[in-house]
Amino acid sequence: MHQTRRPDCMPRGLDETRMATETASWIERFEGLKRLPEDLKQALVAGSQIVSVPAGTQVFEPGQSADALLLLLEGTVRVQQKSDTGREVFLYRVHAGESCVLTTACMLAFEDYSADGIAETDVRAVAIPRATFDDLAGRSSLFREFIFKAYSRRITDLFTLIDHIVFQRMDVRLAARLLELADETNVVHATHQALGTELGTAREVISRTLAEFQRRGWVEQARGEVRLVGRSAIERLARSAGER
Amino acid sequence: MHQTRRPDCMPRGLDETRMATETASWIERFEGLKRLPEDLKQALVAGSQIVSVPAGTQVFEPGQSADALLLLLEGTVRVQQKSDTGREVFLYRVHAGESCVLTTACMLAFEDYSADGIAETDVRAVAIPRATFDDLAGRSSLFREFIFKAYSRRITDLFTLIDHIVFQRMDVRLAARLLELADETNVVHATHQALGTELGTAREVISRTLAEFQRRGWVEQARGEVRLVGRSAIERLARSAGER
DNA sequence: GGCCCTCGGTGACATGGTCACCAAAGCCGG
DNA sequence: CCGGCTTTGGTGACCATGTCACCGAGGGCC
Repeated sequence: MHQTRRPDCMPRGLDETRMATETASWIERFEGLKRLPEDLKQALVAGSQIVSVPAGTQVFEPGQSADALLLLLEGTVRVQQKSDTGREVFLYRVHAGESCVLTTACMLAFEDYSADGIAETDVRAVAIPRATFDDLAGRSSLFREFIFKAYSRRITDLFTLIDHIVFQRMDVRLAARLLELADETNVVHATHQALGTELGTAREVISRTLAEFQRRGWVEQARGEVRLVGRSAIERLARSAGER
Repeated sequence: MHQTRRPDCMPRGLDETRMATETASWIERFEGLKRLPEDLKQALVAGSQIVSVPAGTQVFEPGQSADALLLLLEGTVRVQQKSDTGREVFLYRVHAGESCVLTTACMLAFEDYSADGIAETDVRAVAIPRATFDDLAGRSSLFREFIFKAYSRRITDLFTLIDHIVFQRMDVRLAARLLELADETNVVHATHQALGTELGTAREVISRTLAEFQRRGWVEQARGEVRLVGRSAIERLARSAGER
């Protein structure tokens, strides 16, 4: 992957105990890996690297065989697919504490990944190379469970994404997305175009819908940002999934 | 799973060589398993069962933790998801020679599968129970590769499904589906309602679109079936993906 | 100030989804 | 065979969404 480099946090020369305590710390941040036996934890830490990626970097892309599994420590990665038609479909977002696990399919299958991932913020992540991944997968049932659990969650997400695309009204989906994207001061920093891309719709639709929200006094708008005023009303709409 | 029973084809009392030759035969039908070493093939065969399922059976369903991986020998299984809204989304179809691999995520993750599978025809399949699956996954890198390759293909399919739903015109999608479903005499046996469900749209839309196809002389219709007359025109439309 | 690019607004139109309702074709019991 | 029921498909009205063309405001930059 881009920007891989020797991890700063694992200099040579430290004694074994120290190293384990120091570098194993990130393992504790992944629920499914905590319970690994000590020797496997050390194998995992020794066989992987911590990488830093600046915002905007293409973390992986189609046509490039994935060669490492990323576990995100900080930041977010947006995963989308370039359509045959040139347009882009937003698929999901990987947050800190999660893994770009769908790449593993391609990693072990030696097949190309058909989606691409972009660092939305500066990202710190653990990169587990193919060899280490395969080694751990062979040695530990717990590790396999960790991987498959991550898969399971992603696939379930994809299913509900499809469900929403097919059956959910745009205003409901937009309301939900606004709530997800709002910062602690209830402001969403995104252009109508960006919101449209995330929801797989056109900018005009976002504009119209937001105008309607504004008319109802739910939001206020400024160039490049949306301020949620009537948050409870928006939540009510977002929760009204399936009532049509 | 429903209908699991002792495989008829593996009676006790045969000598080892005979048994291996006899029962290992199905393994050869799965490209990725052919190259397994002999001992693992035998472990796989010994640890799994051949099951038969009549058409219409619900093979797996949400709320039921999957406990076996199915490799299809004959027949097809339709995988769909019950929407929150009660409606159903067709996700994909598993054919002979493929696996219901997405259930494995839930099998190893001990999580519920959110989609359900229905046997469209009578189905014969190999059921690999969780224990055998985990054993093989731990012992063989090749087996893991087989699993992840299957994953990779399914996930890629899901991605293109999303892509089509979002960006593809209904008439193009319908044309493509008709070609997929047509038998050797160019007849599709399906009601408008069934076609609508597969494509995630309403019966009325299918009716209108087929009426238009008929007006152009591309198809003829009878109750419950569509006969493709101008196959080449339909193919041209189906291939026109992305030209809008 | 003048240029240019991004962001957003708007009207007209095409496509697709929903609803209500109808008619024709098979099915089945009597 | 009749009559009623169910399944299948047809249709018009209407709403939601996507597309296209075009415009104007804001803001950066020379």
